[in-house]
Amino acid sequence: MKHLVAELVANALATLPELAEAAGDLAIDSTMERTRDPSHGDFASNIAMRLAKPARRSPRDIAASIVEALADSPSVDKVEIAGPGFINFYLSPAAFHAEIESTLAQEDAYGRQPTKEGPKILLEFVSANPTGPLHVGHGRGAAFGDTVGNLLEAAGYPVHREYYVNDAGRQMDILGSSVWLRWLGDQGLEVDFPKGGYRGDYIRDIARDIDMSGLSVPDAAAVNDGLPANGDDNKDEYVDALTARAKSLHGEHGFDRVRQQALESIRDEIKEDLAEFGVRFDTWYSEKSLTTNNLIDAAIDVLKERGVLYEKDGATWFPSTDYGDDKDRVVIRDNGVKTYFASDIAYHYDKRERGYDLLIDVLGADHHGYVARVRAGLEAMGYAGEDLEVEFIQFVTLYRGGQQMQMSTRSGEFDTLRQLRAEVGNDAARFYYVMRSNDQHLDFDLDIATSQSNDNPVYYIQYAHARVASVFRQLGEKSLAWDQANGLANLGLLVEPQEKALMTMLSRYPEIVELAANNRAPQTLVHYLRDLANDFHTYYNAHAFIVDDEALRDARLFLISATRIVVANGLGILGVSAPDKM
RNA sequence: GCGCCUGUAGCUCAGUCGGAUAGAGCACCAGAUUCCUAAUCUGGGGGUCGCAGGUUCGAAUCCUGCCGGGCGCGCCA
Repeated sequence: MKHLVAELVANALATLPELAEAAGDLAIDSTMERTRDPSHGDFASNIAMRLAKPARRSPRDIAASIVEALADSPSVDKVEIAGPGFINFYLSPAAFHAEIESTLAQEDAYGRQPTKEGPKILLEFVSANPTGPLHVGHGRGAAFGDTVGNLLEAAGYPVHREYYVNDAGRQMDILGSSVWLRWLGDQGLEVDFPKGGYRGDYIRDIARDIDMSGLSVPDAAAVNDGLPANGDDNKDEYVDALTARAKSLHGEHGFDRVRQQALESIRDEIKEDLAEFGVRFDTWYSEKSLTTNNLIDAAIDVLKERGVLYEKDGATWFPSTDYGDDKDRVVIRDNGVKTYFASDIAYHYDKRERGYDLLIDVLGADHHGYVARVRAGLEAMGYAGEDLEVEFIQFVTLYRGGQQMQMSTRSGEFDTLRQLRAEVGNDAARFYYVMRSNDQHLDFDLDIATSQSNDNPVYYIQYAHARVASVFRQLGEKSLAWDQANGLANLGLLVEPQEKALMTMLSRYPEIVELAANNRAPQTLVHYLRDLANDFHTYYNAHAFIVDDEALRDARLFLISATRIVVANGLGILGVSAPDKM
């Protein structure tokens, strides 16, 4: 609808050479906005003010020229110049009728744009280390990433969703050792559990279920003799020594079996968790595969060929300060081991090499320090740093009874995504996670999320959907039928203020989807749906839909059908269900 | 010290590329149901948009400085 009005202005401008020149490549769409105050019409353009300086004419004078050049349109009733030079457009009822007609015609597809050629987007999110279950913080990244993916797809962008599995490096050794030690414990061996190990109960569960056939149980002395102290100041040393011990007792291959089973067990739990949460991925990209496919070496070779790497203190460095980073970064350590940074730039290089134009990473806010160096890596390898866009997710704090809940693993209070979903349900969890801007800290109030009352915005929106369904059930019980064509023909009967407000709100939906997608801002859609539900509930309370007058009844049912579709489509993007009954 | 995020009603937060009189929910107060689900609706009070400058037709929004809160600054992953 916005494009429709913008096009009128664009066409008018085309007939005014000097103004068109002043406008240059200004997007007319960007001058057009919904009015906040109905007395200003439906849309307002500030183009006259924007052109005042380049055209060296007064805004109101420019506005007058444009209005004069506007072609007549059945969609526009009236155009006015107001204030400092706003051009206000009053749309005709026919324009709104056409919009809801198209809502019913397109149903699920309403608000979705046809798939564009590009840019091809690779959306990476969650990517939690497979060393433990997803916690409530990861849940926010999952809900946000999935919703942004849905929004981008609805806006027509080809999106590929990827989870980067950190299945390589020392943390996998520590995971393996932790499981191994719990297994030894189950076999009756006493070993001092490392302070730097993974202590959660899930490690014990994995140890209990693990297939260790063919591996012999060592005796306690063979495990414990000659280990360093298990103190706070050398916990790394102690864990590493245990890993080495496991490898020497069971062989590389034997330890790898433990490590691999632990990894797969946790990774499968994560996959299951996300699937149940309605979060889907197209690929699970293994960090280890970077090594097996020689992609890290390949990336380092590219940097070497470009002559950007240098040697210092026995290590190989990448001069990321040349690209705006705080300090240079090590790529290969003095012991020959490649750093995580090397994997990271290889991974992002590979994303671009796979043909994705725009890389969106959804990261926890504590990772913001990595962006500069990864961008630097991309630039050094010949891609633009702006190809990488990062959306940071701020922390989540749970509240119950007005009290902040402790969320450390050790405290034993609940902190996993699974527990949260069990308590508040998927719908409320997904809704609350994206209700606030991602760069705002989130206070997640469990009391409100679980309350079945007017406090709860999830139910408020779902209730609008259920009410429409209920109206149609009532219609059936009264042995009445809805004549859709008759409704369409009689939309002109919808003249109540609540009906006009609802139609105006409905017509905004496609613009909201596009705006939320472009800004990676799910909360924009959340707030819109809340406002839409409000307009619907107001209408519901003010007027009966199932009235004796058939023409009016069919028209009203047409309008609330459109409402149901928009609510369902919007909730669908949020990953929240749209129930017919509550 | 440097970097990223943040500061808007009592509380939790929206606020589009700068736009017209700064919005919503909760909380508080007063009302609405012979009628399609009251998980609803209507009305009301409540603001130095952290502070100070600057940019301009116009600033919560952009720039600079200061103050407060969160996070990060490893040859860990």
